[in-house]
Amino acid sequence: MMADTLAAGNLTLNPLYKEVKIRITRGLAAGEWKPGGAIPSETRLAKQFNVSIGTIRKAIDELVAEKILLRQQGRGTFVATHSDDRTLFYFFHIVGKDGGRELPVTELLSFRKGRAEAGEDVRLGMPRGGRILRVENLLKLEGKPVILDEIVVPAVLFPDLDQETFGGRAGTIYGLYQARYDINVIRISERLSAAIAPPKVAALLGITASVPALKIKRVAYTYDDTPVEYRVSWVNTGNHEYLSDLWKNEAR
Amino acid sequence: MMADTLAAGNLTLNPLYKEVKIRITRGLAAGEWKPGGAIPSETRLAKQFNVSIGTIRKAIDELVAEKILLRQQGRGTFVATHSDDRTLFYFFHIVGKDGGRELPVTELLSFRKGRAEAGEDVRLGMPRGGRILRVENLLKLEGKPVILDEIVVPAVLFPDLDQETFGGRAGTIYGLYQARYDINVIRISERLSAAIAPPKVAALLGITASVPALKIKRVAYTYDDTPVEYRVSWVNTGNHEYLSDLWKNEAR
DNA sequence: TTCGATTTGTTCGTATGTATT
DNA sequence: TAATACATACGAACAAATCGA
Repeated sequence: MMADTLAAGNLTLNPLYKEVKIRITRGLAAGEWKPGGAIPSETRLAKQFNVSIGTIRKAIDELVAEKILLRQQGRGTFVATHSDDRTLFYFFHIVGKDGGRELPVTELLSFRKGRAEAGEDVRLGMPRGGRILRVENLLKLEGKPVILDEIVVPAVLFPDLDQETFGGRAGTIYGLYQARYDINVIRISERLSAAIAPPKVAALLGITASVPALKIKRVAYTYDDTPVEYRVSWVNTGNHEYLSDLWKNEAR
Repeated sequence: MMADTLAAGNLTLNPLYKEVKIRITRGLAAGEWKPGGAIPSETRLAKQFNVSIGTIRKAIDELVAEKILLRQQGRGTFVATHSDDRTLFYFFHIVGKDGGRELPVTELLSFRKGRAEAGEDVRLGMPRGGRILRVENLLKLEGKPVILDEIVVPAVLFPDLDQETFGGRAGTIYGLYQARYDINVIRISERLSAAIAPPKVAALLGITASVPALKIKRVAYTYDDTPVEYRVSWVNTGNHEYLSDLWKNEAR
């Protein structure tokens, strides 16, 4: 609350607004403001940080562009939620070939504890053999199975997570992470390839062994680029496809 | 040059900076400023449009975020080029599974004139049977063929384009469109699926008939969302994959 | 319904810093 | 060195949306 705290602590020579952005992000990571809730108003933040309101706005601008915050004129600035329709399709890219966008109905196939295998450890930034949770999830579109997700998360991040909690969640998986474990997925990186799905997977997706499937390896990150989930998805691209459309959904 | 031209013509009740953005975009579309060249300085634009410099900056901010313009402190603001390393990987998403990013060496396989077939017409926004150019292009990474591109463009946009011009180009294909035909690809939309490549394609990619390939259908757009190219790519994902990584390349 | 307080959105202007030429 | 151009930061005023009294 003292004056020029920000300028004084700014030894990295970052611009002020970058420092403000870092401060806000730290507050978000620390759970200072909850998802769906409002952060302090711009005027209040300006006083708190002892900077002009324009500097605050510039910092928030970037966080809004990254879909971490959400502005609403007349109401305030809110922590983005994984139950907003806006941000929902930011992480779900499978659409019908006819063009229809639809959210999947999910079915929990299995949930068990295990150890991080080769590859998983690196992507999750944890030691080989570290404790993980392993989830298999089947996603249906228009009533038919289209995607099989094999999800791996570090057990330490989700202390009491069990099959009932996971299967009985109300919204999306990231919504569960966010609401119940204060883990906020803000970015994903996906690597796609074509491959023959393992027999079990193919059977679940209703395709024969020779039909190629889309294989998606995803790492999900929270603040500060910490990986929190590794996911391999198998997609039956008979009637659906992966849509990569930068900008089209943005304000233009 | 008269005063408040902008405010007076703003009947759509758009914010001023949106109008400025539209004006600048129109100038770009009209070829008023060439790729790689500078647009007028912010102070000059502010005088021209009779708005404050802050309004100009806000308009340019968005165009820079869309990678249409490029700012350089002390130098000016430039029309983005398809030969910039920065924007290059914005349109090329195939990377080595080991992680290496590399630009492909291309080999022109065929170039012929034809008619738009079903599907192509819709995606290119032109009548069925309209005149098109059809190009087959083989892309090699680390010396080995990895991608086969089947490119379709409206002939009317590329009047004198022939096999020699296409094959003898210096940089990328979009660089050719931009430098020689004033057609600036600024956005692409891609739809990915897994499929068995046609025998000819499989042979070119060095895979057997049963190995699945990644099929990418791309529509490339210029200003005002006009489609200028439809492209089907077949990717051998044996050693490479499609990287979809929002934000990672951006300033953070 | 109306009104007023609050909050973000837009626009203006100014001053100063930093990079380039 | 000087001029130019973008980058940062400050402040002010008003518009527009929201919400509760």
